[in-house]
Amino acid sequence: MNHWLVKSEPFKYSWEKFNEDGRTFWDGVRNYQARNNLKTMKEGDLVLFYHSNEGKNVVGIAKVVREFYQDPTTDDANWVVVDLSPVESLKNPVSLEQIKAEPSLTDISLVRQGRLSVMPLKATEFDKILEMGS
DNA sequence: GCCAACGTTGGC
DNA sequence: GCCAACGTTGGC
Repeated sequence: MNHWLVKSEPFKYSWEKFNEDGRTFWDGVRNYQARNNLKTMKEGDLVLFYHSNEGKNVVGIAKVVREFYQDPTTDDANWVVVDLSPVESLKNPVSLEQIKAEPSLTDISLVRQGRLSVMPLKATEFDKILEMGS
């Protein structure tokens, strides 16, 4: 199983809204690297949900409930979405600051490649963030 | 609101 | 196919 982290700006699509919805398709990815990551996601993969801009913290865990398919918001065949459902909220959201301060997490894309909106995480990195958030 | 980082576009 | 110009993202 793979682990991922996705970003969303809270005013656009927040963790709270995601929980109200119970399920969503992850649209709006317009970057090839992020798109390739979406295509690699498998059903059941776990995904950390990060609030960018406002909050700047990892707020919860989601899982992939449907693998990639054509983005319904565009006719452009380049772009795909996956379906995600919330699993649980972190007791204590983990801030970007905490992540940067944690030596074992300084290599993750969230820190190294700030603009990427869908990125893979190693199982150890995923577990570390969960540990920091519990 | 500024600006750095970086991906994309388009002229040559 | 290179690279300058441009646009976007996201931290601060």
